[in-house]
Amino acid sequence: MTNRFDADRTILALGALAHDHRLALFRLLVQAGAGGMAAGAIAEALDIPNSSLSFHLAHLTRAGLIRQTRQSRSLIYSADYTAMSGLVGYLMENCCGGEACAPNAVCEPNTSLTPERISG
Amino acid sequence: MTNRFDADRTILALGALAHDHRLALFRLLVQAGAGGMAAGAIAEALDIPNSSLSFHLAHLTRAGLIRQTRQSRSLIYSADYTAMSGLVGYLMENCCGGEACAPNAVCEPNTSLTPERISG
DNA sequence: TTACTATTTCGATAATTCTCGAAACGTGAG
DNA sequence: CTCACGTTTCGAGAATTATCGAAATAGTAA
Repeated sequence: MTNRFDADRTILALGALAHDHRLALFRLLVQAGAGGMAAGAIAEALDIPNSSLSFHLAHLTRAGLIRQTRQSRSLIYSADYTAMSGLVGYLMENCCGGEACAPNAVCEPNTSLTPERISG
Repeated sequence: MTNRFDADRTILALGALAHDHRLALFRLLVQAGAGGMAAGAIAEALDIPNSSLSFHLAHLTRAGLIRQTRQSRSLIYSADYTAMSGLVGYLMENCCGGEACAPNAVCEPNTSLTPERISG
């Protein structure tokens, strides 16, 4: 998934966030920081059946808002801050007819543990 | 419609924008500026049947993203920039676990013709 | 291999959303 | 009042999305 946001990608991302379970899920992962959370832990935290949660995780992943990594038997999901920033950036950009009306939205996790991003 | 964004209002707004006709419609109204556009002109510009357009206009209005005023026989729709700003603000606010990570999103129309807002 | 665990996929149902022609409504002109 | 115009509402069908138990899959440990 690239970092570029066009209209289609924006619609996908907006649609992914426009659902109470998924908005809560995304916010939970944002709070969880770069370490992410295992699917099971998310299901427990949000009190959603595993199969339903899996559906929503796939939806957010398809939209490029979260990422999946494996850690032993667990699948760890974490928020993609760059995507969040890109979405907000697209909305802002188009909000004011193509002219930026506020500084670029920069959204970094406030956790210091960001192995991939620090090294990259 | 107030200017406060909570989770429900955010989901409503995200859902309203997460559709190609409605995103195009909202962007068109943003470009149109404070003067807005008549429903018929919008239908023609976007090539959408009147009845379909009316459905989407109602959807965006319900979400508080656009406003309606009457001008003779025509109904004029215009973008609510404050709502757009509020939506982005809510997303940003929660983006970094409750701590603002970028200046508040302020989004004002770049048209100078804003009678209601200037006087208010 | 066998057992165990974490998660996803399947499948069927329920609910919601989208579309658009036809009819109704509100407004203004003659 | 009567007519024309711009827009909305109605209604019905098509398409999409949400839900969740049960079964299947992938990974790990013994």
